[in-house]
Amino acid sequence: MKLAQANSVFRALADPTRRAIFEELTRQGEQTVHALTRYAGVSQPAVSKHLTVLKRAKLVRHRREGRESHYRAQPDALAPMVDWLNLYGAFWRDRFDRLETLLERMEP
Amino acid sequence: MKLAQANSVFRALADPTRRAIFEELTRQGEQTVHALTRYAGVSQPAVSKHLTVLKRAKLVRHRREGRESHYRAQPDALAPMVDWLNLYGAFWRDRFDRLETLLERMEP
DNA sequence: ACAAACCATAACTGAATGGTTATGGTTTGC
DNA sequence: GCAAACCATAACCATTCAGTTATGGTTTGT
Repeated sequence: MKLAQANSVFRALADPTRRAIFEELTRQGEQTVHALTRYAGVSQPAVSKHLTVLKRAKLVRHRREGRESHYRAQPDALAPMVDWLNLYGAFWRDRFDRLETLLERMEP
Repeated sequence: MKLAQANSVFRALADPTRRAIFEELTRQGEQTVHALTRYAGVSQPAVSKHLTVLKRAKLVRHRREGRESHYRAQPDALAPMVDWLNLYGAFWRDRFDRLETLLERMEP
């Protein structure tokens, strides 16, 4: 049970800007660095560095296409965090109930 | 949907020592600072500061008893992280399968 | 061909952070 | 009563980190 993997994932998602980038990639799908920069509210180099951190944690993959590189989320890499939560945190049944109420709250 | 709550939880669990303390409290139940210090492998003030961070994230509660204070884990506080995972990460069904295989792997 | 667009890296800066030792305040044991 | 145990806070230090500007390398558009 790879603990080192978990560490990089926890660290990568500790930063709110990085979480926002990951969320955006999850919602909107593949994005260029340029598009992410407009979204993130920080400079382009900052976005590039965040993407590097996310890539080390395997949370994103990138695909080069000409002068632009497209990034996409890789939710599978969240597995270590989910495993950790299953072990030390909450049980899936509680979480399922919680998800239901959460979705209810989101409905207009 | 309190985002600030999620932020403190993510931040608190980003540090491996803090995760280890939380894991120990989850497994062994309530512990004194002294006991946690022997376990954590860092100095007693370091443990106290980690516990403060965990307490701000509501991940632990402490109970004063004479000269010693006992800390215990509060797994409910993981809810924002679980919510986030449900939204941006994985679906609970996948996670349930994963939990099954995880538990199988842990059986001797 | 050349200018502009896209991206990554380098170099730097200030702030946050995880650790230490030192200290002081209660509480317990003898 | 007093020394020792338990804990938190203070003061300090080294390192990490998130952000910036500057720069250079490809690639695209005209």
